[in-house]
Amino acid sequence: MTNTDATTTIAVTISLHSGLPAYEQIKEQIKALIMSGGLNAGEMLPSVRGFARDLKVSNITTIRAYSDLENEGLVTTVQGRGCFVNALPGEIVRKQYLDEIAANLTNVAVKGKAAGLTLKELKQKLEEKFNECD
Amino acid sequence: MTNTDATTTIAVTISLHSGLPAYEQIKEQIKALIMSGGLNAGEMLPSVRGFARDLKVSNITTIRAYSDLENEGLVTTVQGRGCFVNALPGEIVRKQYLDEIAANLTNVAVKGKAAGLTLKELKQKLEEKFNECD
DNA sequence: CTACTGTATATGCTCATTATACACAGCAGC
DNA sequence: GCTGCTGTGTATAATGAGCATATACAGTAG
Repeated sequence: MTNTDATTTIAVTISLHSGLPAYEQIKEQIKALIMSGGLNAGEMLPSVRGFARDLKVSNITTIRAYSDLENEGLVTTVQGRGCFVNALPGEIVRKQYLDEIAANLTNVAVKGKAAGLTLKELKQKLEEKFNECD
Repeated sequence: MTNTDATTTIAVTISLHSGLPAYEQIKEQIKALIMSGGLNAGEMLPSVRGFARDLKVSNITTIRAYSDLENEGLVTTVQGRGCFVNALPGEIVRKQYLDEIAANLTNVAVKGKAAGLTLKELKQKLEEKFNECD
């Protein structure tokens, strides 16, 4: 028995012209899949070739994404076999999310104040967004 | 009497290695000055040359910043005279801030949910940030 | 051997940034 | 009014980093 006894089918969509580099979009969506449980520890990611073909980008772009994810400690790639999700990837992503949330909220506080918004109004806007997203 | 009967002294600091392009940092800080009242309608911005010398960047970098600000409707530059703040620049910047806040809060909501945070916890974090910044 | 996996090299494109030379505005002095 | 100096913004060509590509190379497993 190998590491993968189930076919990993993941849905990723990248939109060029979105400002963000393609490899960043791929990384973001893989992280989201990890957090949502759509991608679990030990599972194999799509092959760099097949994934690149599906997304209509070059191999290098998917390689870049996987390479970054490996540097962040989320996956491990081994030549000839594939790229596999590490144990407890959710912990790492969660920490990244918390940092990002803190940075966003700082910006919201600073610019909200500059725009003359009250804390109550900001909280209200946050609640709306929170209820909007499924 | 000309457009400028007072010397405009503005404090701007750019940090290279911050990830953001120098011209973006200049734009951001000028907008912040407009919102804080440190830069009022009719006032003249520093000359592209002097500003570039002070910030230790090239003229082109300040030109790029001023050019962007002009495209956003915040300033008007006239050859041989200088770059001047338009009327009601605060309205435009405020709208930009509101859009940015909305985008940030959407991201906070999505990633906060994914990280298992409750609305209450997010509001609490927002309140902390709000009270921290002067 | 064959068919799958990841990897390395050389290339082009875009964008941020630079140095240098150019063009217009305004004021001083003849 | 003209001349010239010094302030202002402007245009051109060149450099460097980062994103993306195609193509050829290398390991794994049946």
